[in-house]
Amino acid sequence: MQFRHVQGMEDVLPTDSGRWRRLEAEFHRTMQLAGYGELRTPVLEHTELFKRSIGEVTDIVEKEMYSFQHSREHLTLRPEGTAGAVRAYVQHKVASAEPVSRWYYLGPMFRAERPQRGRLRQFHQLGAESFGDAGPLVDAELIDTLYGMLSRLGVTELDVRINSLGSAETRARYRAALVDHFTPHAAELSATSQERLQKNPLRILDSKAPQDRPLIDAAPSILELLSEEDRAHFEGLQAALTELGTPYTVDPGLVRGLDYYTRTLFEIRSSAGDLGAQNTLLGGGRYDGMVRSLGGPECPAIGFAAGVERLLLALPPSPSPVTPLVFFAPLGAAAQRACLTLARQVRALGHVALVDGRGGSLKSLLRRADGLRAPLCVVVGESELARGEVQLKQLELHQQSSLPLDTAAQQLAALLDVLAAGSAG
RNA sequence: GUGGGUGUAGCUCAGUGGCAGAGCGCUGGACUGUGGCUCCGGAUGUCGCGGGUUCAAAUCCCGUCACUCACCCCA
Repeated sequence: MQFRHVQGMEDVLPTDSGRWRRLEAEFHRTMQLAGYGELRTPVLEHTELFKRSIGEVTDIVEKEMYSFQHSREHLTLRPEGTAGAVRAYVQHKVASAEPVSRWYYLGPMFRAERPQRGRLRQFHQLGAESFGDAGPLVDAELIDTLYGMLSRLGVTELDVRINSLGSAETRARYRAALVDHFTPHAAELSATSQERLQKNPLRILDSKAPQDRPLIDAAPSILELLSEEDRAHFEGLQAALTELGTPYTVDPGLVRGLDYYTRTLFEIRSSAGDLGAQNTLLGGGRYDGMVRSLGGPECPAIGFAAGVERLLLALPPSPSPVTPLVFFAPLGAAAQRACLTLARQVRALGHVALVDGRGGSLKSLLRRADGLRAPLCVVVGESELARGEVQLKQLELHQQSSLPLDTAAQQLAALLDVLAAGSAG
């Protein structure tokens, strides 16, 4: 019996995890500089939390959640990060401890969808939430921060889309307007759009069916129905983005499948790299009503989430950096033991050291050193031990010299310091 | 859930009825302890699985499973 990973849940082997770490490091740094602190929440939450926050009639809740019952508890593997963040914010009464909270997170999420390029069942998101600030400046700042991060990562062909859904009341008015617009022509719509007309008319705007296009183009725009306050907020956002010089497009057709969004909605897409049909790198928006609806105080909030696997697809290929290391090639049992000690000393000085204890001819040991692209190789045999030295080979330079056994570790570390400084610069 | 594509060595793939293959990778050797190149050798296969047709099946037929891409939806 051969085991495979569960469908849609993939391993990240050490040959690939370097890319992950670089991406994560850039994200940590970006958010820390913007004043966000890292939040870690459990992967498992009560099922009810997601039903309440994401919405009962969304695709995620209706058919994509990994839910199960354990004794009395109904539990679900988190399909996204915002619900858990808001739950933690409310549970720990953070609102009464500080006026504004800026949190970021990263980790695995789970949705039982059919996997395809850029979409897995266990996938990874990095995201952030900002609580307590209702103004459009924080919206603009977040979008600009993310745009900057993507640029620094080398993702090209970025396309920033923004829209405003207005307040809850505005949304209700808009929904009614859409029903009025589409109902007389319901027969001309695609089957799924006809279904959405009943369940969630906003999402007809998302339809890609060509036959729906003319009716969608003729549909009223949410922007026409915005209240005075909604409009001021949206204009404030645009003014700030313009001031920052962050390119954006207002896209009145931008809607989301999650119920909780209000006012600002945004998405950043890219067609760069190996990105397939799933080209939305990140999406987010304001959810001013959610803290309240999960039992907390009235509290405005905005957040975003990005798909790590998609970001990695969009990233330009980069050569994996070679870490300077010393490879110990001992000949014989006594030399092998001596190398263990030397390697430990080198590591204590902060450098990577590998001891090959597999034996074999010196030729094969050197081949292994080459295979690892080790700049330094230390050969130790009986004659070296007898003289109290080791033989150092600088493989790239084709040079060799002898080092006294008792100071070898320091000298090796010093050489590796130089190499590390060289490769970093 | 629906539709398309693909399953042959660790990887990328060739092989359309007649002995299971190539390149890369791995590994051993070419002066008893000196590397990358070169040369010679070696290991790794239920040809996804099950059935059928045939003297003969990786190849044709039926079924099945897996992977993958796309729709839907989303990050």
